Parts: sequence; structure tokens; C-alpha cells
Amino acid sequence: MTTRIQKANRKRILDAALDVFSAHGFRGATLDQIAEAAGLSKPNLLYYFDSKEAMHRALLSRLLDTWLDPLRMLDPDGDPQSELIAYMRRKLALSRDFPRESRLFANEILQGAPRIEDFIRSDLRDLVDEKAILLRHWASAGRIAQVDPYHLIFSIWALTQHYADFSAQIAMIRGDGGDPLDGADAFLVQLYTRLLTP
Amino acid sequence: MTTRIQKANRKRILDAALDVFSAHGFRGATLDQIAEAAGLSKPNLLYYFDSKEAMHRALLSRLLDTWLDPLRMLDPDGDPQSELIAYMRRKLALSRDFPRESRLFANEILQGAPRIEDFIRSDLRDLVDEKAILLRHWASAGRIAQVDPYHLIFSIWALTQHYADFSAQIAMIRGDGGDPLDGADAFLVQLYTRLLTP
DNA sequence: GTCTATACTCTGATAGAC
DNA sequence: GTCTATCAGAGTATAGAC
Repeated sequence: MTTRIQKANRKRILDAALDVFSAHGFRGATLDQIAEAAGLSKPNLLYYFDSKEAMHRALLSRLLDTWLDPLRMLDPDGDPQSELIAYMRRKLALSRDFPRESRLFANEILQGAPRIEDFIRSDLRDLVDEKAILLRHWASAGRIAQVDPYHLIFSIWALTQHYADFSAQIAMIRGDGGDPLDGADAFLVQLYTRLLTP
Repeated sequence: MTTRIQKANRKRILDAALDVFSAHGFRGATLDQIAEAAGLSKPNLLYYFDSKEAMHRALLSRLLDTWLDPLRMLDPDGDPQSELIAYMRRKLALSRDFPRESRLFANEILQGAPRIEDFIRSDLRDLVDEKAILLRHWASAGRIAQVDPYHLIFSIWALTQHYADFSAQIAMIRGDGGDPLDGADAFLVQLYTRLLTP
């Protein structure tokens, strides 16, 4: 039987591991750092997770489990332009609310996506292909401008995730006090409104 | 005296180190991998560079030395819209021609920019501030649309660097055969033309 | 369940022969 | 200049007491 304490400890460990993995990558992270951040001893970490890899896998699978949701929600029956702007906003909200998860993902891709290659080639690719067809329909029906659907999706990923993945740079340029995402929503709405209007 | 052979070996080592550092980050990279990629023994690497850090520093300083050039070239006396699109294209060309350098930079920022913080807070920040003023002038003179100058610059970074930093993902989604940047130029010209036209 | 102590591997760096 | 051999430290993981 799994107690409340066990659940709470697993949660604490994963939260600490997310801190460390997202900031240093898989190899750059050490169990010492994670133990320190979790307030537990190193062997105790390994009582809850079989290995460092197991922690990382747990984080990734938790992330991938919901990574597709924003794009999935793109409604074929909605207003095309509003739907796309709403999708962009859902992705931007993820960067605001879950920047560590975004950086964890970015680290994986930067390193050639060794641990999530299967996910990208199957689930993600299928979903993107499906939505690309939808975007093409919308474009040829004159409901949005003629744009390449794949680059349109990539652009939303690039622009929204940038605020999480490169937040260190943004903070250093804009002054560390304010919110790095300040004004991002208005700018991106303006950008996609102008891009998509037929 | 420095021989041709020494110069050539230093070059080989830096090239191999760029491969490894850009793919695995500083901590994730090992001297064994670099030695293997360079075709030299591990101690021989350390004959040419004092330490692993020294190799990394050499790569970063070489990179930062030219990192500002594309933005610097933004000409206050040119046509605003053409100048900005030309800037975007220079950045996109960097992603095409020097993807490893882009990933090296991305790795640094993801990890909080510990080694290039000074550069960002001084040189980069000053340049961005200077160009932001220029963009504001252009906007209030009605020569480009009213857009936030900082977010405009960030968007160019995000969109162009994405093609280098996330190329693994793009290749897996679009099919590994073709050039990940195929169609990117046309899409981005379309995007910025629509965004910037007053 | 949690800790101390420790085994064992990997990695950065050095010594010294050639 | 380049290599083989090796050291010292860090890092993951396990053993075993409590």
C-alpha cells in the first residue's frame, strides 16, 4: 500500500529533479543537487526511484502526456483565426506556468531527442499532419491567409517557447525586475492577426 | 613559434569540441568524445588546450565575437522594412550555416547563461537598446507598423534560431530527407512583411 | 523508510617514456 | 608532439544498521 507520505515524497523528488534537469540537462544534473533541493538524502532518492534515469523518464512521460493537448484542442468547427490565436495563447500560458517543463523538453531536442524520438515520430507527427490538413482547408477556403501550415505551427512553438527557454537572456536584456512575458501576449496577437487575416 | 600543424590541430580540436558541446552541453560533453571526434588522444587534446573549460571558452568567445554583427548591420538610413527583413535573413542564414554554434549558445542560455552573462548584460543589451530606439523612431514616423521593438527583436531570434536549435524535431516531423529550412525563408518574409507594413 | 558507509565506474588531468 | 599508464575526484548505486 502506498501511503500519503510516499506520494508526497515522490512529488517532492520529482519537483526537485525538474528544477535540476531543466537547468543542467540530464548529464549535467547530479543526484547530489537533486537530493539537496528535495531535502532528502541521496540513497533515499534511490529508494523512491530506481535510478537517475527513472526520475528523468518519469518527468518526461508526465510532460509528454499533456504536451499535445493545446494543439489537439484546435477546433475544426471554430472560427479559424480565433482558434489559432487561442492555440498560441495556450502555448504561451504553458511557457508562463510551466517554464521548467519547456526547458526540459528543449534540452531533449537540443541533444537530438534521443529519449523522445518515438513520441515525436508517432504521436506528435501524426497530430501535426492532421492539423496541417485542417490549416490547408482553412486557407484554400479563404478563411485564413495562404500560409505554409507546418511553418505556421513551428512559428507558434518557436515564439511561445522562446519566452520560457530563453527567459534568462530576456531578463538580462529587459532588466531582471519585470515579467519576461510582459507584452508578449499583445505582441503575438498582433503578429498572428496580421499574418492570418486573408 | 607556432607551426602550421599546431594551427591545424587546434582547428580540428575546436571543430570536434563544437560537435560535442553543442550536442550535449558543457557538462554532458566528455574529453573522450571530443578526442574520438578529433582523432587524437585525450592527453594530446590537453597539450593544445589547458582544460576542458579552455576549449569551451575558446568556442564561446569565437562565437560571441560575431554574434552581434547581423543586428549591428541594421542600417538607420536604409528602408525600414527591407532592413528588418534583411536582418531576419542574416539570422536565418546563421541557423543554416552555423547550426552548431546556435545550439552552443542555446545550451548556455538554457542553463542560465552563467558563462556569458557579462556579454549579455553589456554588449548585447546595449546594442538591443540602441536598435530598439531606432525601431521606435521608425514606428512613430509611420514607416513600419506600431510594434513593441523588444518583442520584435525577440521574435526574430526565436523564429530563426528555432530552425537550428530544434532541427531534430523538425526533421522528425517533416521527414528526415529534406532540408529543415525548406520554405522557412518564404514563410518568414511573408510573416514580417505582413507584421511590419504600416 | 531513512541514514552512514562504501563499492565501483567514469572523467578530467598529469607523469613520463619515446 | 604524441602516446601509454595512471592518479585523484566526482558520481551513481548498493549494503546494511537502525
